[in-house]
Amino acid sequence: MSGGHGHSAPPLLTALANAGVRVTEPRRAVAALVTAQDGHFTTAELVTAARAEHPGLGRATIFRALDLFTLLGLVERVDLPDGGHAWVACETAHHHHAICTRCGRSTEVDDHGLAEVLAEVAGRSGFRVTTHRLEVFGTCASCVAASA
Amino acid sequence: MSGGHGHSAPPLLTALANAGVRVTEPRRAVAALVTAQDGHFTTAELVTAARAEHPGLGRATIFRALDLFTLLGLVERVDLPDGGHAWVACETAHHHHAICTRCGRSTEVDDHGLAEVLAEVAGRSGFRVTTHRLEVFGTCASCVAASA
DNA sequence: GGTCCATCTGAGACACGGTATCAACTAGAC
DNA sequence: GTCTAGTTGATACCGTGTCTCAGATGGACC
Ligand SMILES: [Zn+2]
Ligand SMILES: [Zn+2]
Ligand SMILES: [Zn+2]
Ligand SMILES: [Zn+2]
Repeated sequence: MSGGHGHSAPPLLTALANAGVRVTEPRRAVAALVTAQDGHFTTAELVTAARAEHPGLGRATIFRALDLFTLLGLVERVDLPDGGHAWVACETAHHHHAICTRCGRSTEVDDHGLAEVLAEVAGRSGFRVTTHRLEVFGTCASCVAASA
Repeated sequence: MSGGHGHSAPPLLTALANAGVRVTEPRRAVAALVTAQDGHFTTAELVTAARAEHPGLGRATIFRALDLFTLLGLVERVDLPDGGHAWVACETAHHHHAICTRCGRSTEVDDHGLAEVLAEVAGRSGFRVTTHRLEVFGTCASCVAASA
């Protein structure tokens, strides 16, 4: 996965171009940082990585890029159990994440079955659902295996 | 609900006593503030309310009390869609909240059906689930009715 | 290639949520 | 009443995220 001389633009950049926003050098840098992350990452981690690999890249710019990527559905904010925030690169379709608290990697979870839960909320109480968020935390298969 | 001269200790206080922690004046004050809230509330709101009704009550103490109540399962943190935090008073059993984004009131949602979703995550990928969080946002029945 | 302007950037100041420290206080056990 | 561990409030502090604004730059148009 590392190495290789692939020139194919990372999907993140292609998406940027398609969205009709400027593809600038700083945004390219943030995109590179994001795709380099394995699993979820905090802004602090990204800022640290930036300081090493892209000195001169401003902190505010990182936050702005992350906001932009979020708007475009290329990245998603995760609310950690401790109240902090992290991010995951992901596809644009609606889904959720199962996050390994050990290695930080995340698997996408689809809604199969959740619709029922939501329908019940709606039906029983007359509540009209507009959004929902589901976050699953645990240990991924390989971390389970590694600790066995 | 307001007024009245009921002397029955609020459930929050009884729970404190049962948990074997000191029932202090400041904690009583925070408990009163919390039970006075209708729906979810932010720490900022609680601090403001405190300034009015319990001058001298320290900010840190409010945070500490909230932490304690959380530990005892009397209150729960909610992660708002905008990344902010709020709190809801609630029962100690595992459950989730359907939060009205209009009036702030919340209904408890139980897991009926969610177990399946989690089981599928586990089964398909070998992920071992330890915690999860589900938050549902929308408009409650009475707000729907009010806006019709 | 060169010109131009809306958009974007970086620096730094700022607002805010939450935590750490520490001397003074107090609940509650004896 | 005495005593002590647990608690409190003031205050300083830290981390996260936002705002402002002068200067830079992407990319459209020539
Ligand atoms: Zn893992
Ligand atoms: Zn969903
Ligand atoms: Zn409502
Ligand atoms: Zn649940």
